[in-house]
Amino acid sequence: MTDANAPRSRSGDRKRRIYLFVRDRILSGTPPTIREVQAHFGFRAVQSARDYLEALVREGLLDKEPGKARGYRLPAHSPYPTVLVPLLGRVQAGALTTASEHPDGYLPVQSARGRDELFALRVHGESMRDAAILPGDVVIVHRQEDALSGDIVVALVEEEATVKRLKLQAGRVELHPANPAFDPIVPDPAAVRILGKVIEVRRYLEGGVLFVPEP
Amino acid sequence: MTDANAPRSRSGDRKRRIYLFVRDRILSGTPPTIREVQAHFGFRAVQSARDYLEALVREGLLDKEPGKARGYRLPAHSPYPTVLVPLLGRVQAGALTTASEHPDGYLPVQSARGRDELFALRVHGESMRDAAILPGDVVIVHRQEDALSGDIVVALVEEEATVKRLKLQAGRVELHPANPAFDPIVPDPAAVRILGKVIEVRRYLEGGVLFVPEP
DNA sequence: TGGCATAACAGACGTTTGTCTGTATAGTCA
DNA sequence: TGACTATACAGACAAACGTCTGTTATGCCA
Repeated sequence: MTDANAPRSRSGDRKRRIYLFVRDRILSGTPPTIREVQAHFGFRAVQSARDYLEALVREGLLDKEPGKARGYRLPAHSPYPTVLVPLLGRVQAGALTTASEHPDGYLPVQSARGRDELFALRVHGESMRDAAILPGDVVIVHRQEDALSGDIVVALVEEEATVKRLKLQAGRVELHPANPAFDPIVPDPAAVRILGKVIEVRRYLEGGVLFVPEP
Repeated sequence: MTDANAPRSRSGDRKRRIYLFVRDRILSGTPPTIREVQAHFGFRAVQSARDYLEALVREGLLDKEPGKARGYRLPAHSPYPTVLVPLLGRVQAGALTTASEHPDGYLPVQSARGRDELFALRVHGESMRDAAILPGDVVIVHRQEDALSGDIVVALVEEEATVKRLKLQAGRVELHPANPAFDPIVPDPAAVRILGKVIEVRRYLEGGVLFVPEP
């Protein structure tokens, strides 16, 4: 009934509880000091806590920065880092170049890409309904000027940002809605600009989007 | 053109950059030491960095734990905390009570709720297509035994977890797919169990879900 | 001109924290 | 029994780190 990949040696259970304690502390913002581990588990010697922590490092369950205060880390192979992505209320013409676009807030996204390669946008309208993107959904967008035919992209047409599926037909750019009630947009190639490619869709069914306020 | 809530006094820009640096460090797992801030911005005195940090604390942009190493924090009012939610490959009968369900991994979700109130599930099948939930999507679920009519829930029917829209008709529990090709499930009330309510839907269009491996 | 605030520096002090060395006890195994 | 290992303890040392006090340079303003 215990977790399959849990550490087993030493007194197993205690080791596991120490691991979980440290992991929680790291995830909630501050790795514990060795003495905090000591106190939390009632060891009377710092070294006892240290022995456990070093054992966890030896097993690869933790990483550490030797000598540094609060130096225990989750192994880097874990996830992509969490980056804060700006949620843009509206996207204007300058969007791609101007760094600050007055975001409504920031939301955390796990991605290998950097903060400035990504932005988020709230979807308006029903035009992508059949691609399972509804009004109110939030799309996470990777900034790129090009995309492949078939990608869902954010494009700037006549000063307005729109989410559509990109089709490249005979060198022509077409923006296809996913809803029979809407017509494809076949803009003058000079008048269209791809702002990025949608890499994630989120729908919050309860309460709103959760922001990080910001500088 | 600068951001509205940015700190303004002192040399404004530098202060802002220090704030962003510290915030990034906190979000990525380890708050910096004062000397790390000093080094990063090229101050020749520790105190210079400390002056900025204390100013940010005075303005409420940072919190701190005095005397502790790496004691700067993001103020608690900021966002909901990011919790790691287990992604369950399959949900079995014991699901709601048994704490460990051998998750495939963990993914970060911003929520006011605690880790053990939430789980994530990958959606199989087309049965919720018209509710814009596609196979492969990940739903974030709040564990609760009850739900309101109209909520999208995860229910356990005959040892299998399924995502459906809940309808309560004349005291009868009905599980409605959102796809005309599927029929509503009207199970024996004793044979159905609501595992939780879907509070978020995510679709990853590029690459897979991003996990945190775990003990 | 003098008073005051801001930004930065210099240096030292003391706590926090990681690290090391050594000892004690209990269990296993040949 | 003796060797070995795992677990825990005790105490000290040194590096990391937060904190404090005081100084210098600059600009603003009455």
